[in-house]
Amino acid sequence: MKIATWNVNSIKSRLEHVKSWLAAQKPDVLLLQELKGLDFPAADFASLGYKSAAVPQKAYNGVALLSRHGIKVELESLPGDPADEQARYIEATINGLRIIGIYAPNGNPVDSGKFPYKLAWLDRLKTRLEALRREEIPLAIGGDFNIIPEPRDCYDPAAWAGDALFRPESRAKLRAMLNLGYTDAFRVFNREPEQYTFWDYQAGAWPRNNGIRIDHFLLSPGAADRLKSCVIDREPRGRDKASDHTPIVAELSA
DNA sequence: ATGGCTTTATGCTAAAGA
Repeated sequence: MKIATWNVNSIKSRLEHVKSWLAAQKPDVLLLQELKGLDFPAADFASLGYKSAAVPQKAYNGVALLSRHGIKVELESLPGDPADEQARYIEATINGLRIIGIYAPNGNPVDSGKFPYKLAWLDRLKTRLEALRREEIPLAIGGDFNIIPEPRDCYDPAAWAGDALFRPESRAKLRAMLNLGYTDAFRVFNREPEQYTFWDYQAGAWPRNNGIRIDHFLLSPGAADRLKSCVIDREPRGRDKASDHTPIVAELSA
């Protein structure tokens, strides 16, 4: 089972990129983030053999899930705050595997309300992952976590020191989730530095490889036991009119 | 670098992203 995640930075602007990538890579499941609009092109994906479930929002955020297999949607929002209306979470069961797609808050600037919102959102996510662990539900969660786990995941740690993506508080939230027993799928196979999933549009970040690793797959023990590979596919980032993020692809046996 | 691009919006400048 091949599952992928990709922050597309507007599904409207990136539709042809996503369609050609699906046709070439043929994942079983693709998680999408930053749809950035209410219109979701479900018919385009259906014509390629993909069912879909979308949680869109006007102008900002928005997540979706595409699958070649049947989708049973479990949740369309992250539990824990009924007042939170931002579209950042989708949870479904596909082929007997629980799959969650997330677009975690950015959190900048850190002296605004956005940073405490980010930390509270990550606490709610940890609570959800804790409950699923307790039930021993095999789970893969993927998406844009907006967290740089370690210095080796960042081209210039000093420059990012005070940023919400690299602040100790944010990194501690990710570690707390890993400490529940989840595995960072990418680091099972690749311990090298300069393994990035995002490059800014500005200042020639892509040609200079000034990137950060902020898109992740975490696997429960049951799912991690099935992990065969996990790679970052840099190809889409090099295209004309690319998203600033590129996909990660994980393969699970059976 | 003082955010240098990119995207959305009952738009034509502002807000958000990372």
